[in-house]
Amino acid sequence: MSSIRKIAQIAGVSPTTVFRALHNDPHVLPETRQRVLELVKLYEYKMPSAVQPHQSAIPTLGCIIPSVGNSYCARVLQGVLEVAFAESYHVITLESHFNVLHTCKALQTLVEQRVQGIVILGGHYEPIPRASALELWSSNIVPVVLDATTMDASVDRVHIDEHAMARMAVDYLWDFGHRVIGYLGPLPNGKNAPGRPRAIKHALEARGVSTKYMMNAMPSTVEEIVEVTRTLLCDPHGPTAIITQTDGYGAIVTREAVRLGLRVPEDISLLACLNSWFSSHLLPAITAVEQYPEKVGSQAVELLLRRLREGDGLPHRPEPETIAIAPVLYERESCAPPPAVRHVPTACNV
Amino acid sequence: MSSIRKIAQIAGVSPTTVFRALHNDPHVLPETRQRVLELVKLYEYKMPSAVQPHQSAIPTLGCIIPSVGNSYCARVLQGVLEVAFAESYHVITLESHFNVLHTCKALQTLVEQRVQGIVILGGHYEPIPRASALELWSSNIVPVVLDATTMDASVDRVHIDEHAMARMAVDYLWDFGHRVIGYLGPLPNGKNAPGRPRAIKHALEARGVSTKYMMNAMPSTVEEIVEVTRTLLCDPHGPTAIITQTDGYGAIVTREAVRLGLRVPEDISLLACLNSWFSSHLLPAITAVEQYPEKVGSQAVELLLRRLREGDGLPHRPEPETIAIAPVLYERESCAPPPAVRHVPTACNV
DNA sequence: CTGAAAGCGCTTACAG
DNA sequence: CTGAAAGCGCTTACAG
Repeated sequence: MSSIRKIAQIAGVSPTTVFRALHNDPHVLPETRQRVLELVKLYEYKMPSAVQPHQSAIPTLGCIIPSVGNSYCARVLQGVLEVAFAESYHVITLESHFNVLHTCKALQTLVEQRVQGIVILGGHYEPIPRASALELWSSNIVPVVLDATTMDASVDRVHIDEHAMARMAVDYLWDFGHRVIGYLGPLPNGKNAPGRPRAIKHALEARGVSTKYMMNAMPSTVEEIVEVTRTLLCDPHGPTAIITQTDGYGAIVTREAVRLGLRVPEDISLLACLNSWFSSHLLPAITAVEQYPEKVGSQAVELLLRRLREGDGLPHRPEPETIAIAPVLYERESCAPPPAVRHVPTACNV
Repeated sequence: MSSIRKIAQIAGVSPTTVFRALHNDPHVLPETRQRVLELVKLYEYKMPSAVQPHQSAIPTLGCIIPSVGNSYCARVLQGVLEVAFAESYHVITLESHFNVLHTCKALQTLVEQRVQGIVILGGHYEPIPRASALELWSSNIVPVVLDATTMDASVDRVHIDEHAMARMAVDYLWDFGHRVIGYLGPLPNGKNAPGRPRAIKHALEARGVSTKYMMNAMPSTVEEIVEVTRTLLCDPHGPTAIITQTDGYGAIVTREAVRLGLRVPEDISLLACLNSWFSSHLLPAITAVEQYPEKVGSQAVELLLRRLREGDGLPHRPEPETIAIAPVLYERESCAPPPAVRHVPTACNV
């Protein structure tokens, strides 16, 4: 980092002279000024800004999300932008790509940018290192976290209520009479279980339903989802209802079930844990639990701005708050009582 | 003007302690911190910005899009963020909500924020007032526009190739033997026709196909789309193939066709002008023209950064460039030759 | 013209 | 937990 002193040493003059050259003081020999200004340019010395940008610039928030390409994230971001816009805050969006290193990098550049607060949805299992978290506090930047795993420190959180959702989903199917219930979604590889499968597991266990049909399928590979779907549908003792991690999975499972000659919901019931706009346009329309990701985003910013106002620009450390967004089940066409006799498609033998 | 020293004197502590209190240093007695922070508030002491030199702040771009909730926009934004991130630029995202006034407001706050450049996808028919455009130039802010209507001045543009897409869609259906082709999407209310219907109109006319089945249905009302779909399908001389503005429309039309007892594609062919990830998971999977909105976003930022580098601080006004992103047709299951005898569903009488 | 010196504001390593 | 002291960067009044 260049300074007046450094430039002065190299130029062989005093800091005072450099100062004067930089401020168009007439009492400087043109040659001296010339030499100094060249070095200033060469060493990229920047004059400090006259205005204190912290007060005058438009207040800005940071938002870290895995990817705008992910519709859940996009909806969270929508909520963030909506409230930020209403409150005249700008939002800088950075993508973590589910990678803790990206999140750290993003945090660092947002600290450099001196944003007022940061909304963080990391989406990775590893918490960010404590050093990054502490840097936020020492920079007076207010964080709000949108998942359970991105930060392990006690911090303000807004998240969807996975347990309420899981209970809602399992109980809905249970009430139809389903006693063997499958689940399709990414399961934890390591020690840190993500919230959703864990919540589903608890909800199944609470009803005494076996968890043996909780299946792992990563969202990136459609083939894998199709493969696992066939495993579930072709098992003679397999589930009569399947809960999917997202309605995207739900669409794929529907397609495969129909391909195998099964009717949805007469032969197999489907329930999705995410409600995108197209869920109601599928055939059959998929019954889904809406999570209101926009609310996660908007309430996060509201909480964040409340913290900023409480602090009034000054550091303080209130008791962290956790807000859980209540899910709602949208009944549509993909759930029914289980069939009297479970039908295993003949296509399974192929 | 307040300073740490002044606060320290009044509080009867050392400047060091004030410093620590302001930086959340845990090695401060809570009472001391409390007293210091009260005085800081009382005397309106403001912490200096960490980034002293104005120039060393992280370079920032603005991005104006109608809404992140719109999947097309989200994908454009994804491309924008990707390239910006790779080139170490921050992006401030603002939503226009298809409203020219919002776009203007957004432009103004981005000018105040002194962003280096702005990517604009307004999505409204009214161009922004000339004054707003001129302000950009006089502030040395480089704009890149992502549609045909947001700015009428000669300006750098990146957009999808509507005409190539329209020809691709119409010719694909034509080659199957379709001679009566419908279109479903928002049509222009006023004088400024949006690009897509106009392009479709030209492509239909180029093949000598009547444009009488180009139908208007706003995307917000599913009922309206369903209504118009029924009009098309129940007309005895109606189309044997329908092109939809988006694959979302496509899903709704499919659902309604099947409800009426028609088979897709045996009785009616469907082709969508947008390819979302779920198009391939529908039943039948919808044949769609992919527009690569991510490319629109990424190439816009690349062009923008090239302009910034060309300019290198000096004001200049190069010849505006226009980049058209070539579409690609994804053949799936929703298109087939027209039926020998066009079948009007009995359900139409209801 | 120029610089040594003193000063302000902020920050940090060290001593108590 | 706290502060005296030393340091950095910038700025200015003063001496030459």
